[in-house]
Amino acid sequence: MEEAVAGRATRGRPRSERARSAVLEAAAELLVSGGIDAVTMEAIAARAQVSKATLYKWWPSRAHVMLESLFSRTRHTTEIDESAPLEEALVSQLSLVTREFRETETGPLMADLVAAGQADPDIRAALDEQWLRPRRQITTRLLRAAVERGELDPGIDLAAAVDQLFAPVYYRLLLGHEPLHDDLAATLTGQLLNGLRTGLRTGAAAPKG
Amino acid sequence: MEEAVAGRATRGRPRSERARSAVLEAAAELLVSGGIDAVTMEAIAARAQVSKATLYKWWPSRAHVMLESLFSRTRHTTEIDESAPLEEALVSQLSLVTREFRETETGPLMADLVAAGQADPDIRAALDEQWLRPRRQITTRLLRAAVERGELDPGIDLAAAVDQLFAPVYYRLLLGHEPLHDDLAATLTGQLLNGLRTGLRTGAAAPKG
Amino acid sequence: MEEAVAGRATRGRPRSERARSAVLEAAAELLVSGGIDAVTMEAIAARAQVSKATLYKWWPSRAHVMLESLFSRTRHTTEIDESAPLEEALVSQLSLVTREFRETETGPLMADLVAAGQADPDIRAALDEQWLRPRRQITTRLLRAAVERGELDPGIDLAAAVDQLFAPVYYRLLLGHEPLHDDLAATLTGQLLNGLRTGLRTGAAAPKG
Amino acid sequence: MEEAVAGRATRGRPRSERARSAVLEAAAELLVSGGIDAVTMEAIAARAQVSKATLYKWWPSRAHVMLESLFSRTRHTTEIDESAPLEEALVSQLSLVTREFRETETGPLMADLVAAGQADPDIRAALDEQWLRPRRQITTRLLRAAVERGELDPGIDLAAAVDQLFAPVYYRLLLGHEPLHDDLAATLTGQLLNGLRTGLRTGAAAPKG
DNA sequence: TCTTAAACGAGACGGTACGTCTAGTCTTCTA
DNA sequence: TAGAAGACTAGACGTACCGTCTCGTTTAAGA
Repeated sequence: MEEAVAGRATRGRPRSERARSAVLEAAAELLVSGGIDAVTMEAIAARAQVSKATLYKWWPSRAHVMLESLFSRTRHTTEIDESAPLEEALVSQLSLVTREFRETETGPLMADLVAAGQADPDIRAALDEQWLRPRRQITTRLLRAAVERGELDPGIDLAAAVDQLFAPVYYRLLLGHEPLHDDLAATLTGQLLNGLRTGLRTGAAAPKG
Repeated sequence: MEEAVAGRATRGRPRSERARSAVLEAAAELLVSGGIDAVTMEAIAARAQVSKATLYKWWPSRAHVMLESLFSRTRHTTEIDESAPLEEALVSQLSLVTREFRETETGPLMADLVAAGQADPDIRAALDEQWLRPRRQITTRLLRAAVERGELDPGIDLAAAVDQLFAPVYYRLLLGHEPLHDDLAATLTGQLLNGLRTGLRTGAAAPKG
Repeated sequence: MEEAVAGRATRGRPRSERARSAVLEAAAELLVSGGIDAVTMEAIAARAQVSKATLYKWWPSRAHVMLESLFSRTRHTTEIDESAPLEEALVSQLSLVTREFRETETGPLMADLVAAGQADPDIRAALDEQWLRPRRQITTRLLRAAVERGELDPGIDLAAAVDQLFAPVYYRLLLGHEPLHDDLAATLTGQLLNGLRTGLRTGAAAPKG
Repeated sequence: MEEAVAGRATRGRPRSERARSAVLEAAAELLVSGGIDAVTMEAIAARAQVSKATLYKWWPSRAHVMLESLFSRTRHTTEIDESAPLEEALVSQLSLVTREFRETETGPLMADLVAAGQADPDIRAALDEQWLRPRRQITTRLLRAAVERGELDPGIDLAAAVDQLFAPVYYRLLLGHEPLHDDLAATLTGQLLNGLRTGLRTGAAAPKG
C-alpha cells in the first residue's frame, strides 16, 4: 500500500545518460585536439551524436559543458592529509594541483574556463564555488589551525596568504611565462612561510636545493 | 641625389592618424559600455567610422586592437623610484598596478586580454613582452640588488618570489573572489618578505595594522 | 480459442473519442486564429491536450488532420435537387460552394489544403477523391443528362465544361484577385451555357442585370 | 561643368551578378529535382555557392527566390498578336500558357508559388501583379474590343469570362485531376464563346473534332 | 601642375556558428 | 494496450561576425 516511498519522479522519457556522457567526452576531446576554438556547440553535437536541441536543453553555453566536463573528471585534488605538519600539508596540496594542471587536460580546461569567465558571470561563479573555494577553504583551515597552535603570526591576512600560495600556479598556467615545474609547490610554500629575508630561516625550508 | 637617405619612404597617402585613434577609443568605449562581447571588429569599425578593411590592415584581430588600446593609455605604471628601500619600492610598484586595475578600465581590459591570450598565442606573447615582462624585470632587479646587499637570502627563487607578489593581483582581477583593496600591496609585500611564522618578524613590516 | 467471435477485435484500451475530436477542433481553431502556419503538430498537440505520439499514430501529417477537420464539418454541399432544370441545378450547386467558401472557415481550409497538396500527393489525392470528384461527378451527370435530352450540344467536352464552372471559384479563392460575390454562380452558369456572342442568347440568362 | 548628369550610384562593392543568377538557377534546379520541399534556403545557398547572408539580404524568403526565378525565365508568354481575330487571339494566349506549364518547370514553379501565396500575402500580391494581372489585362482588352465591335454581348461579365478561360488551366495545374492537353485552349475558348446549348453554334468553333 | 600610389569609406561577398524551432521517433509510466 | 509526458535525433531557420574582396575617393610625395 504504502507505495508512496521516495523515488517517484519522472513522468515521460528519462534523460539519456548516454547523451550526457557523450557530450562531456566530446567536449574534452575537442579541447585537447583543437584548442578552445574547436569546442563549438556545433562540433560537440556532431561528435557526440547528440542534437543541438538536447545540448541547449541541458547546458546553456559551451562553457557550461566544459565546466561540467572539468568537474566530472577531477574531484580528487582536494584529498590531502590535513593532519600532517603544516608545511607538508601545504606542499602536498599545491603539488596535487600543479601536477594535474601540467600533466592532464585539466590545465588547458581550467585556463579556458577562467577566460570564459571574463565574459560570463555564471562561469565565474561556478568556477569559484565548485572549484576554487573548496580548495581555498582547506588551505585557510590549515593556516588558521597553525595560527591557533602558535606556529604562525596571528596578524597575517589569511586570504592574501592563500593567494600567495595558489595565485602563482594559475598565473603561470594563464600567462605561461614560467613553467609549472616540480619544485614550485615547495618553493612557494617555503618562501611564504619563512620569508625572503636573510637570517630569518628556521632551516625548515631551503627552496630549490 | 638619389634621395637614398634613411628609411623615409612613403609614397602615397600616409596612414590616417584619425583612423588610428578613433579605433583605439572606440574599442575602449565598447569594452566599458558593453563588455568584451561588445568589442567586435564590426562594432569598432562602425563606431570609429572606419572601414573594416582598414581595421584589418593595421590590426590582425580585435585582441590586437585592445592590446594597443591598453598600451596607448598606460605606460606610466613602471615609473617608480628604484633607489628607495626595498619594501617601500615593492609596495609602491604593486600599489600602482592595483590602483590602476581597480580605478580605470585597464582592469577589465587586462582581464579580457589575458582571456583572449588563451586562444591566441600572439596576444599572450604581446602581453608578456610589452606589459608583464618589463614590470617583472624591475621587481627582479630590486630583489637581486637586495640579495647582493645581503638583505635577502641568496637561496631564494626570484621568479617565484616575483610571482608571489604580482600573481595575487591578477588572480583577484580574473576571479573576483576578493577585492583589490588598498592594503593589498603592503600585505603581500610584508608577508612575503617576513614570512608567516611567529617570531620571525623584524618589526619592519607588520601588515594590516 | 475463445474470443474468436466475429470481426470485432479490440484488445486493450479503445481509441479515445475525446482525443480525436479535440484534435480536429484544435486544428480548426488554430487555422482560424493564426493562419496555416499556426497549425503545427506541436500546437495541435498542446491545444488538444494530446500527446504528439497519439497525433502521429492516427494522422500521418498535419494536412491529414486538416483534411479530416474539413470533411468532418462539411458534407452537405453536395445535396442539391438534380431533378430541377439544368441551369437552376447548376447555379444551385455553385452557389452552395461559393457561399460556404465565403462565409465559413471552409474557404481558408480548402485554400490551405490545395496548397499543402502541392508538396504532398496524399493530400492531393484525398482532396480529389473525397471532395472534388463527388462534386464534379454530380455536375457531369447533370450535363450529360442535358445532352441526352437534346438541350446541350453533343460535341462538348464535359470535363472542360465542368472546370469552366468550378475552376473560377477555386481560382478566386486561391488568388483573391476578385471576390466570391453572390452573382458569381449565375454569371458563370449563364455565360457558359449561352456563350458570349451577340445574338445567341435565348433570353434565359442575362447575367448581372 | 557637365558631369553632374544623373545618378551617382554605387558606393562600395557592387552587387554580384554571379550570385544573383546562381541563386535563381539553383532554386529552379532544386525544384525540378526534388520538389518544393527540397527548395530550402540552406540548399539554395549550398548549391549556388552563395552565403545565406547574401541570400537573405536580397530575398526575404525562399518564395521570393522562386518568384524571381519564375519571372526571370518567362516574360515571353504575353507576346501574342492582339490584332488577330478574337477566337484565334484567345486560343493563342491560352496555348502559350498551357504549353509552358506542361513542358517547362514553370508549371511546378507556379503551382508552388500559388501554394506559398496562401501563407504569405507578399507572394500572392507579387504573383498577381507581375504575372496574372498582365495576362488578364490582355484578355480583358481583347474581349472588350470585341464587345465594342459588336461581336460579343455587351452584358457579359468580363472578369468572370476571363476566369472561365484561365482558371481551368491553373485548376488542373494545382489539382491534377485532368491533364493540360493540347486541345484545352481551343476547347475552353470555343465553349465559352459559343455556349454549350444546342443550335446556338455559328459553326465557327466546334471544339474537339 | 600633373601623375602616381597608398590609404581610405563603403559595403557586398563566402563562410561558420549561433540559438531557436518543428518534425517525427522513442521510452517510461499511468489508466 | 492506448494515451500523456517528455526526451530524443535531425536539420532548416534567420542572424551576427568573421575576414576578404571590389569599388570609387582622397591625400600627399614625386615628376
